[in-house]
Amino acid sequence: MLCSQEQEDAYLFGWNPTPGIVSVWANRQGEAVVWRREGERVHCSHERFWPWVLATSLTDLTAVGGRLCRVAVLPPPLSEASPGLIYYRELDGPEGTYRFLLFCADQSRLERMLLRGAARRLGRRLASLAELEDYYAVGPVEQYLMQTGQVYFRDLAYEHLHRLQLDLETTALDPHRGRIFLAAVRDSRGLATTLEAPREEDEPRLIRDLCDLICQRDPDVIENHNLFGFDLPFLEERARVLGVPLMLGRQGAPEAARRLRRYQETLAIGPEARRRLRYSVAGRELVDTLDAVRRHDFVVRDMPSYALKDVARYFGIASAERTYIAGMDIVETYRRDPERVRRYALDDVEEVDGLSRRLLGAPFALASMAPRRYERLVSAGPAMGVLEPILVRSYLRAGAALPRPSEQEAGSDGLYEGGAVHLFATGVAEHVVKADVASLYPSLMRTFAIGPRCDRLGVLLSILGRLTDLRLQHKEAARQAPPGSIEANHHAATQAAMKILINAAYGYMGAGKMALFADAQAAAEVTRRGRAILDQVVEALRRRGLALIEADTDGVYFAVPPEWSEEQERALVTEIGAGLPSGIRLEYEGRYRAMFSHEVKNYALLTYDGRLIVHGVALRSSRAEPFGERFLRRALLATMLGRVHEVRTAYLETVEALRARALPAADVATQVRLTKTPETYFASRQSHQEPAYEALIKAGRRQWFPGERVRFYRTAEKQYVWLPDENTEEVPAGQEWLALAPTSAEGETPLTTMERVRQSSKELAERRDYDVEYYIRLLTSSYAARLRKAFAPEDFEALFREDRQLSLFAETKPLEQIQPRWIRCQLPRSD
DNA sequence: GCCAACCGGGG
DNA sequence: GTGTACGGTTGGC
Repeated sequence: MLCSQEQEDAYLFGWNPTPGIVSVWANRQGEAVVWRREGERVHCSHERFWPWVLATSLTDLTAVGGRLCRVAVLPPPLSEASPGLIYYRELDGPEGTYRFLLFCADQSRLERMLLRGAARRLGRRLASLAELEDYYAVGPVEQYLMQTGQVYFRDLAYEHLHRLQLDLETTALDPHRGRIFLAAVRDSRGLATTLEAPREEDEPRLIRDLCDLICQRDPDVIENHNLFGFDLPFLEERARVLGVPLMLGRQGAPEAARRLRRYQETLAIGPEARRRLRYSVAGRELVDTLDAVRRHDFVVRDMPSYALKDVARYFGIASAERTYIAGMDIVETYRRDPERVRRYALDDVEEVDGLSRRLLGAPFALASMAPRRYERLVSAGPAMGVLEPILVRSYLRAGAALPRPSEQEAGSDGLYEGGAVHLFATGVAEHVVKADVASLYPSLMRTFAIGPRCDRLGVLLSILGRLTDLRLQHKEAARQAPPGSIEANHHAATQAAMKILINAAYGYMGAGKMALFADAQAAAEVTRRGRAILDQVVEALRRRGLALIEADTDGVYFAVPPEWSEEQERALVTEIGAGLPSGIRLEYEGRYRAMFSHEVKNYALLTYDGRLIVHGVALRSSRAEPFGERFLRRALLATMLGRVHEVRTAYLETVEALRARALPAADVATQVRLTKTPETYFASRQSHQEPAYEALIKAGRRQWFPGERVRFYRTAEKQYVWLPDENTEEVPAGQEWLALAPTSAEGETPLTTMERVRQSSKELAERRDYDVEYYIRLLTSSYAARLRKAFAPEDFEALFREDRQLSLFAETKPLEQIQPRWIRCQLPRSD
């Protein structure tokens, strides 16, 4: 089907030009409240819309005596419509598709009728429409946006949003065991302050002041890191206990909707559906930067941690003067030096703002395309959560029936072949190049016009094409605009949002029975062509005599001759790329000084500026004893540089350090997370002992919590010693540290239990009575073993033999003659 | 050694 | 008000 560009853009961006929407609230009775920003002012308007549900037939409705009235497009305005009637529109489409668009002034009433009819038809009880494939419904806000063609943020820049960051400091992680003593608040209009409750009785006041402050500042968005996982649940529980209402919503919404509301989000259907708490409040978007971080890492896959401080450093937005306090020290620091905790908490909200600027531009741009709330688009899955609502809106706009997922799709979940994975060589390579095909799957879809068969209007391919073109334009515009300008940010964020959608297109087709437009055959065709492209690249490299290392889906690692320059490497990639079908682009992704290939997707890379990058489980230590970690990095580096004697030295020095007990116990300790309650463990202790629990018991502890981390080491007497550290959360019997009342200025403050624990912990960490033989065995069997594939078997034995003297009896070659197993090119002779 | 189950983050 | 993460780690057999 041919589409005009105008129509394509209506598919992609909606068609209603209403500018500046910053929040929408709606209910199942067709009432919507829309807040629009015009500069510093926010206008609130009350709208009506027709709640709707899609159906494959009218039989359930007629069976329960529903009075139906057919309409051409929309029913008459709600105020003039007959209240008892169900209106419907017939959409274009074959039998079995969602051909009937049902409207009712009260969606709950409509759903009750449909459920009654369906229950009668099927002869079983039904709790919700979701159990039936005969109906398709979306939330009220989505209904409103899809019906009106409106989207958030039209003609608005991210910088115009009024964002507020909120961070709570509490005396414990669990609201049943601790309380809020400080809240840091800042916003994008210059606010930066703290609210404090040093004494327990001040907490209700703090919560009330916090609500007042938020309502007075009136932000569009409330942000924090782990907002849904920590701050809001904590705040909710404390407010509940103290009887303080959490009125955080915006003027204009019904009173009940202005209260903070909790709801469960079901993450996956399966034997055990995982649930997660979410919160919502009318008129403000609640945004968790942790969600944005997860999504970012989903693409880049190189973030070592999602913790706020780590992420801030990762993005280079952590200030040099930033105050750091270990989690469990915050309460006591506040007692002694409250100013320091204020700085710390304000640094937190500052970093959250920085993260927001860095990461939330893309969801912001998505919200100006997809018919969903901004807060949902921050964490929505790109396929079902973003792309599908766009497709649904397009079909409804075109008056076309939506396809119903076929039975075929139900059985095809992940059954087709995916990308190709090859391991060509193990060992150590130098002068390594990585080349990959840019956006392989979307390029294949576009080049070979592979879309879902059920997409009768061809919307998916149409918007994929439009997105690809627009993305290039925005990328270019971002380059042209002054760096850091609002304009540059806008184009950069828009291209990032478009990239998310482009990459979702393939995954969406393979999404299985839950996706309306799924087509496993089309998805299989995409991966088949993908494998063919990868094979073609691999063969081209092989023919030229380059040393293949590994290939995965859309990229390949190989080694080039040592004398090659980067220009030659790039020229080779360009040359091979020229042989690929037009529309498929091979890119030069990077070059590495060396690579240690261990297994598929398990390798180490050494960059030309000396950074060591380790990929995959097999090369990482799961136990993470610090001495072993240090050895492994040192040995990997030396191996990749071909400095075999340094590998040997690293090994011998580590063995020697263990023997001489030069390392403190903390260096050999491992950390484990407990899963069993004391009851469970004591029940099975006779038959099976576990070191982590034994360590706690030996230290006199009989109480612990599943989830607690325990650091311990093993002594020569085969005993396990607990090393409490800053991650240990122990609640002292009297909970005396919950009382934050300032202590008298003069005189010594008595040590709290936690201080005693930590003080003795420092002494323990310095002890040297560990099991030397055990840790030497561990060094060899767990850490050195990861280098096995870098050397010939006899060389490996020689390198990691503890005592060189013993080897005098065996015939060994001198260390100087040992080399890693090199992976090298065999260039065809040019004669 | 292999597989299923669990976790991520927050004070 | 609904959405299909995923890759690393741990614990049990």
